[in-house]
Amino acid sequence: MKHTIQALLAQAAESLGISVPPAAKIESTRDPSHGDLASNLALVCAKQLGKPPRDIAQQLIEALPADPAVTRVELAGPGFLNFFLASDGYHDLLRNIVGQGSAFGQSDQYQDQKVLVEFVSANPTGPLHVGHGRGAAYGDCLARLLKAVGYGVEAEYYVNDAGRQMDILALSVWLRYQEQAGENVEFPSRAYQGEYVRESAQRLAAKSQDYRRPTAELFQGLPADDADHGDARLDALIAGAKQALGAQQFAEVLAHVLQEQLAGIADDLSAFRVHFDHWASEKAVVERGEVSAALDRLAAGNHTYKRDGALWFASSRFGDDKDRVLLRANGTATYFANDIAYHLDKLERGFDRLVDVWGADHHGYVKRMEAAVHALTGQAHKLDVQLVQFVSLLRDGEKVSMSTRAGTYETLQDLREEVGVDAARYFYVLRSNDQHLEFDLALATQKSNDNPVYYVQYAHARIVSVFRQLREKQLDFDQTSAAQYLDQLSAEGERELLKLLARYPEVVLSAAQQLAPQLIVHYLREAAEQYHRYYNSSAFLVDDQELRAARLYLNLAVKQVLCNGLDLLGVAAPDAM
RNA sequence: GCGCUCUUAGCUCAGUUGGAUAGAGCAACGGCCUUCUAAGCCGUAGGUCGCAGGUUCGAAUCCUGCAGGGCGCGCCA
Repeated sequence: MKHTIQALLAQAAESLGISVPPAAKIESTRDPSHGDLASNLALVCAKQLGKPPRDIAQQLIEALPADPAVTRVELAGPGFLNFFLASDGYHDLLRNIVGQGSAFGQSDQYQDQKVLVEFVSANPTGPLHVGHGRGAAYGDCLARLLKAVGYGVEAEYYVNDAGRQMDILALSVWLRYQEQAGENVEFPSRAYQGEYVRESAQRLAAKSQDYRRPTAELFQGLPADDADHGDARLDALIAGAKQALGAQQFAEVLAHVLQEQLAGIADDLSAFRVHFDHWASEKAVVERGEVSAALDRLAAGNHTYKRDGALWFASSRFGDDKDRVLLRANGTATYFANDIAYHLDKLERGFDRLVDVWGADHHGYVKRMEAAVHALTGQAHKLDVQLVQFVSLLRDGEKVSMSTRAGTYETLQDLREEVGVDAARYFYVLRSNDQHLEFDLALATQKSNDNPVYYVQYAHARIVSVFRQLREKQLDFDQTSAAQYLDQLSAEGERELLKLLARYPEVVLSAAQQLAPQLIVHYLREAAEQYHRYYNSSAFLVDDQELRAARLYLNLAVKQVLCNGLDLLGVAAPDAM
């Protein structure tokens, strides 16, 4: 319908010698008295033509060719053109929705582009917590949205399996293992405290007793376990453990923990309906020699220099606040250097676009990463970093404290079990990703209209229930023949509902372009609201066969759009509640 | 100190990427179940879009300054 209006306007503009600027838009109107669609063409052309917008609008109306799809055009406000459309277009829309089914709302606009969405990427040093959950829900929705508008999408988890954190975790598990074997252990306060460390140690012991060593020597002459020396103490313990076990056995312990953690994370995510196509390993990137390759590439572009014995990336030339170290004076690569190599790896796999989803605490890192991708590709906007703000849990109106160190934080699994996957996912993307999120646990499980998830799901269940009643009352409804009675739809509420359904594909496109799943949430709430209103104002299972057919057909279309929208969020559309 | 980011109704937040009279939900008050699920609907009330300028036909939206909140600022990861 939009395209028809666009073509008509273009024709009118051409006959008046007006070139249509890109700012000219055709939008769905908010107020029914403004018709169905509105154009701002006259307003955006006013300057170019040096004439008052209302005069231009008047000329456009006069030049507009007649078309059966348009019943009326009005000049309104400062110079808007309001189009009132014939019902036929909406009837075609309904037939389209029912005909296309789950494909309705999708498009192929970006079908020639490949995008990689990297998200979660939490260190595999413990279970995922509620903060990771938000990144998981958001990233997964992005993947679904981008797919829906045609992108070739790959969802990827980057595993930081190469750094010191992994060594600390391996040490933590080994110390618990020693402790359980009866050795005397002073467990460091900076090591991983969680219960899962003990459990992992038990499973390691079940596998093998070969990792037991006398510990007396290990704890001698260590730096103090306090705020100033705790890190050095850990490093000394890691070195001691590597010496006591030998490199081979330490690596075995590490592999055991890593494998367990990753399996746990993968299970957790899949139970959360979050899908990854690929798990990328930092260690593998390093071992393939991609770090030096990436640094060579930067050097070849003259983006690096030596100073104070270190190798620097001139990131400030690309908008970063200052330059960054790639290779330390001792010759080892920084985490940043590894990350650059990983991003080059992604680019070389043929993606036109990279989307990274990070926790908001990494925001200081965004500029340098964008600078690196810019330097590597010569293009400024290949990489799009989306930050996910913090989540605070509210229980009985009070914030639940989250402390990783104390091991008392809320895990994603706990949350999932408490409120369910649907509510958790819905709440996570309810707010824009750059807003802090207050997750009210009581609200998420509440069965009332206070709860936005149930509100939308309930609309779907109601539609299914209508059809259940239809069968129980043994009334006729034939989908194919019903499609010819759509002119029976004349109530005001029906018109509003049709207008809303017509907007769905634009909403999907816009949500994908803005990487903003909350637009889908917002739309679904509106759709559910209109349906509930319709449900309360009109009976569907009426005696008049044609009217019943038409109304049930509209029910089918609403059901389809609710299903499709909920699917983009990874939330179920239940048949009964 | 520098940087990023946020500030919209009493509370939690939307706001179709500059459009017409700024919208929901909660909280408050009043109605609607012998009839397709009341997990619902209808109605009343609530605002100087942090403040001050600027850009233009038009600003919650873009720019500048100020105030307040959050986060970050390592040859850590």
